[in-house]
Amino acid sequence: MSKSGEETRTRILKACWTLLEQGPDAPARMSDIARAAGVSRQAVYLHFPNRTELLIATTRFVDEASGIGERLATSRATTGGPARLDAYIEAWANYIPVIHGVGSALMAMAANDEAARAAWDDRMAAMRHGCDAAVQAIVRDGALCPGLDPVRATDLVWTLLSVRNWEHLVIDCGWPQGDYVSETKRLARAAVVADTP
Amino acid sequence: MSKSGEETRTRILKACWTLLEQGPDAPARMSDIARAAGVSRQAVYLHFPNRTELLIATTRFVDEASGIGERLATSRATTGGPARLDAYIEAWANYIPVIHGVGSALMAMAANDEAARAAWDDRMAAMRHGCDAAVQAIVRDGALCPGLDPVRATDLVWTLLSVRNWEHLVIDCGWPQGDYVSETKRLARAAVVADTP
DNA sequence: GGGTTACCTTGACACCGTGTCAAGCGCGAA
DNA sequence: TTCGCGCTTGACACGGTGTCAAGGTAACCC
Repeated sequence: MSKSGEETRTRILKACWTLLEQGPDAPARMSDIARAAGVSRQAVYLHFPNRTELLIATTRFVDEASGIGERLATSRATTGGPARLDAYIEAWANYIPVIHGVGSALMAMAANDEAARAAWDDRMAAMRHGCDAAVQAIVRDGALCPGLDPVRATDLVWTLLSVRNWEHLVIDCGWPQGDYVSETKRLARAAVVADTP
Repeated sequence: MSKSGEETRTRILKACWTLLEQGPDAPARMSDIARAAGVSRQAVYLHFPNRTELLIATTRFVDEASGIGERLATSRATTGGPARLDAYIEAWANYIPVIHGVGSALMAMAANDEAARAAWDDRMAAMRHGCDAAVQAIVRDGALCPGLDPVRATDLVWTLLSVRNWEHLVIDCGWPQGDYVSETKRLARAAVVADTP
């Protein structure tokens, strides 16, 4: 339990995180990450078996550092279907910018790397679970859009809340984060909540 | 204008296309493409300067082979805002499966390759232009969702119609293509067309 | 103080995929 | 016959990942 060992590990994780947050133009090769952490390239391999595992560990590190757990807990406490959907969107959508750096690096690796794909799919499955819970709350309220299968509804909300869509609207289209959040709420309601005339 | 030269070129393009359609599990390195075309790896470099340009040329080849031009022309002929939006979605959404193989390979390269990014952005800009035309038709009908900026409306439709969303719903969620098309139409209308009570 | 141990560094190397280069082959046309 | 074009063959450089072996250093323990 050498203090220095853990210290180095978290230095690497922080370096990786901040480097990936610079966006895709800042190179984040193993040597770049090592240099940013003030450590030799091989030291990185002493703590993480490969780049994929380093990225996965970084996502966990980010999760912990930014308290995603509490954010989602708040949304789970909300009662009433549509309100709960809003709360979930609020929590998730405001978390996207935080993980976006690591996330997009992981998604890029997922194309060629099985482990990266599995790790990302796992996170997205967890996010889908939250969508499903919100949809179930709507179903209990009898507020689900008529003619819509709950599974389909979850698929829709899950898709709307994808990181890619956030990238598209906030980065490519330049939307302010707040606008993204409110429009996504509106769209999600329009997609799955029955009209209340 | 040696006949054999052009023949080899199109053999390479077809091989590239069919290989990329196999999905991301089928490897499509330059050597794989060459082998699939029954040609040496270097022959590929005699026709295309690098992998990026080969992929770009392949997208053009696919465009031509599948008549995307006519499909979109049909949608442009449709009159009436919402109907035109539907027609455009119909045309584009049914084109996505055709270019998806090459498209996703190009998107993967776009992360590291400037030329690939430019080529893909160009195609997406063209697609956005179609979205904009549909939104303008809706504006002319006075049917735009109140409180919605036309640019924002275009952004929304553009995002809904992204290849990533198609992948998400059709590939990841397993939706039949027809369901994807009809749900996307419904969602797009809900997003930008005013309620008509 | 001497020895052990954990952690890190240095420098070398293999592998893979892309892209380049040079030499040569086969075949049709002049 | 002799070009010349399109292609093949085989070699190589380069960049990035991951591996290996040897060595250094500081803390800790007797």
